[in-house]
Amino acid sequence: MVSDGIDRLGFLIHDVQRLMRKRFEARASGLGLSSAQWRLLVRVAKEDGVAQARLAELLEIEPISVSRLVDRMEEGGWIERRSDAADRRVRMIFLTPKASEAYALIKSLAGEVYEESLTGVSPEDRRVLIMGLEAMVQNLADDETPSIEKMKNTEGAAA
Amino acid sequence: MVSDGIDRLGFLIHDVQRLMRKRFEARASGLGLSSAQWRLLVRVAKEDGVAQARLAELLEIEPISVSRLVDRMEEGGWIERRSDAADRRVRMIFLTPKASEAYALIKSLAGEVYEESLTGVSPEDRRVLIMGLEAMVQNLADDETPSIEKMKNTEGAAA
DNA sequence: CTTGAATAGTGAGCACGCTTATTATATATC
DNA sequence: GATATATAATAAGCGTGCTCACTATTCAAG
Repeated sequence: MVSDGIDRLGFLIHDVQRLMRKRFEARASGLGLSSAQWRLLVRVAKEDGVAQARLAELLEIEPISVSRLVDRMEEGGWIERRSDAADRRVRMIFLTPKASEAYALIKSLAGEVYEESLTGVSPEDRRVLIMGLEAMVQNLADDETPSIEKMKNTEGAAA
Repeated sequence: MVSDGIDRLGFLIHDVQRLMRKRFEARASGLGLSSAQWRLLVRVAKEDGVAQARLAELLEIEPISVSRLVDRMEEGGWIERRSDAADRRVRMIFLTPKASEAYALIKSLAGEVYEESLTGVSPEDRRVLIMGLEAMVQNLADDETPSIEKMKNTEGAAA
């Protein structure tokens, strides 16, 4: 029996995620950014001019969700849509100066929340924790529906 | 520098939570239950006849969210609202036979997903992982807004 | 050039969380 | 008993995710 707390793993992960998001949002509420929005902002900061479809891949959410998110962020003056001359279907996303300024603050706020959440956890245990979480992402990312399509798809998926 | 992956902690937790939920939902889709719904169902299974306000405490979501969730679950025939004779404000929540039958299945599905997510992680590392997550919940649950109200509230909060 | 498949983005409508406000009932105080 | 406060549940409306369906554009084949 290894069921120390494994049977509560889902609840634990769920709680941690919810509490971290809540705390970050409380901290960043002055900025007027939600966690979904700063998550997108961080990606754009690292790849300015990125297309929405690529953002959907990076954030691992559906393109339509990116559309909505970008709508609100454009309204909020955080990002800007520009058409791609080379492919008129594409809308490239750029940060506004306002967002660029906020980026550094966001990173430091996130760092604060991470540190606070790990208070009292030793460096060694932190390492194990992080590696465990990374293993979980790997395990869960393996597509469990063994469709015939999988063989065709050899690019981009595991980025 | 201990910033091995700590700066990605939020993304990691977010990803794990999303992927676990996704996988469970794929597995349990035959039942017609969402993860929010089975989470509530599990609580009711452990405390049949529970009031909605108590469910909100247990699930750590707002009472209004419980209302909506219970609406849909009642429509789906999973739970039943009954009035409390002793306090006519209260709506007590009971599982239907259909839900009681589903409960065992849900637990085993959850166990499967947990095991799959932890494939390749040693028992010792699992223990550290779980304890680390529990520490994070503790750290994050400490109300960071030091309002004057806190002193008045000495009951129930840490249940 | 035309037809057809693939890709980028969006609209409609739903689930589930939230804040804020309202109704009904219970309880405490005068 | 009357009044004020607290509690249980809900209503209204929003943010963020989803599926399904659609348009516009590109690209591949003929």
